[in-house]
Amino acid sequence: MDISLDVREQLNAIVAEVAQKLPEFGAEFQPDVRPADPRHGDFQVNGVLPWAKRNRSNPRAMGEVLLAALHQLDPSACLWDSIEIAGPGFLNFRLKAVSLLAWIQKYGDTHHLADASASILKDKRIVVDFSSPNTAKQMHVGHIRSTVIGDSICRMLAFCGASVVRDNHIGDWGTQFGILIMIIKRKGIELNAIEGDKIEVLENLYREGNQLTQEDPSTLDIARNELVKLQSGDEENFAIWELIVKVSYDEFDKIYKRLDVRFDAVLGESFYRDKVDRVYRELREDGIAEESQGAWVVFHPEHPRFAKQPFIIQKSDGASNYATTDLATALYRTEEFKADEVINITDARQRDHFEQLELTVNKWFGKRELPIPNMTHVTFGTILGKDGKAIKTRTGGTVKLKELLDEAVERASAITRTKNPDLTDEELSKIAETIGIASVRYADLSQNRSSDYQFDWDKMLAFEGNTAPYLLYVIARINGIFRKLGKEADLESVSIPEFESAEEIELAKRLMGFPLALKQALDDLRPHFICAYLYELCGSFNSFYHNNPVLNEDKAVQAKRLLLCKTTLEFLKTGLKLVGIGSIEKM
RNA sequence: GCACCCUUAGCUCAAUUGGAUAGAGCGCCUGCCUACGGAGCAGGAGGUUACAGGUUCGAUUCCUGUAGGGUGUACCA
Repeated sequence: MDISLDVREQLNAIVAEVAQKLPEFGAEFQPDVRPADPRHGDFQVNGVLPWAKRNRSNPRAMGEVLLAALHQLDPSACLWDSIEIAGPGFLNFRLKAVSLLAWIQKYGDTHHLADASASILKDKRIVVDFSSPNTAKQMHVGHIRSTVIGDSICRMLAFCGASVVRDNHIGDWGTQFGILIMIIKRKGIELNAIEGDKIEVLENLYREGNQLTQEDPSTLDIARNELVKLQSGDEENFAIWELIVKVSYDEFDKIYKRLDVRFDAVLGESFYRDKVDRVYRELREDGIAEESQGAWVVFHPEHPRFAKQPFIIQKSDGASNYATTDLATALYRTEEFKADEVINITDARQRDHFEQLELTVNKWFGKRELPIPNMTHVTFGTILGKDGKAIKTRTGGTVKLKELLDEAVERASAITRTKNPDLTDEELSKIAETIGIASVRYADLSQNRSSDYQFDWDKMLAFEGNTAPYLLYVIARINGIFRKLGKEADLESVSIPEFESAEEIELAKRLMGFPLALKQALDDLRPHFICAYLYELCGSFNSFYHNNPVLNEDKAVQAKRLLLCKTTLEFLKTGLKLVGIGSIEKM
């Protein structure tokens, strides 16, 4: 009996094969096997009901037919002990205990799990565009979602075998530079000479400059002129721009390092500045863009909304904008990165923009006979404060990401110290950094990304419920067991008996659910399915742990339970890694 | 105005995309430390899934309408 990584899929294939030979079913029948409520079984066939509906026959009777055919299979070769028909026509499978053991022995090791998973998206080339902060400003709380969701999606895709290009499309060519250069020159500031927190200084300068342009309109003209000079290659302004960009990048990198996020390509908008002319030219040549109110725009007559709402690709003053650089970017990703798929991760407010972008790219590339990448816009909701409105500091400002992370680590440190006073200072600071950052990441990723969520320190760092500390605690405890056992924890030489206790069986089944959770998360690019799975896995493990002593006189029983501990530990580590969280030995 | 998204337990969130009796955590009750880490485990109360209809074997999920909230809608990104 061979068992697949995804048992659901395997059962689905078996049922489909049996059904194909039955006159009542045939090749078109979809068994639609799903994990079942434990009260009913381990897996259920749902597909009989819609099939019976389609054929205007009695679902229960159809179920009986399929059941009888499945009963003809050689029981010794089957993964299941029993199949029963229930309700209006569900078929419920109950797996053999030996199937569970076989699965865990085959896939319970991280390498085997990873190898088996890596075939899911093999040979797919996917560009993921995420994080995208703006230069001359600090990253704020609004950037955490794109950064963390994007990173997690990259990790999931890569785990499933895709070739992923992590691309940070930084906003480094915008109008903010006109104002910044104006105020820097006006005040005669030497950027190299700034002491201390340079990004903070730049931010303040921008604020000052912005205010000045409102008070004195003549400075606004100067700012505009500085921007034009920059964009037309003025050396002095370009040098100032380069310095500002460097300061910004250094600051971003500090945050990315703490969050354990990396990029393969950091191509800001400035990178595309010499590539927008081709966009203008080709879209005009191809008759996709037209002139309207002095600007060049793209309408989509076939679309209910975008027939009237333009996609502006060149402003009336001749300058490029977001749409232009995004079109140039799409082209670059197709031609240079050879992307099969492009995933953009931004908040839901940019829905229209990305819809228009995709429509335009499809027409443009279609005409030029370029391969059209599959474009996906992954959206997310807003982070809210306690008042249910978008999160702000007490004084009404934006919450800086750096300060948010610092506070998380501080809070984690304070709590860890009270819970475990025996830790050395060195251990404590390392653990607090992990727990603090993990808590922030996990709080975000454990939510369904499309909804807004309320930010709450206490909930985030709580040690109960679906939180990072709860999961990390389980890891610490399992590590504790292996520390205690030392050399004895060698599983190789012992023959493992079947799982017996209710908790052992439940835990084993839970472990078997890993590929299903991964698939669910992958299909919809929603990491929270992984988090939910890990949380449930911890629940099953804790029940097991509480009722089934691992350290045992009976060495075979001990080995069996150690196998469950080891597999749980590896899956937890692997799952947490997919959401970008590292694990710890103790806490 | 038009379009899109949202409304689930007192609070914060889930629900395998139309499946069986809607699940967790907090808070509120009740048990379990002579225990491999109690940052834990076992249990109880708490729901007309905003409201009104419709579609069907079956609806939190799909359709229509109503109320409330959010977002977008020509030169920001």
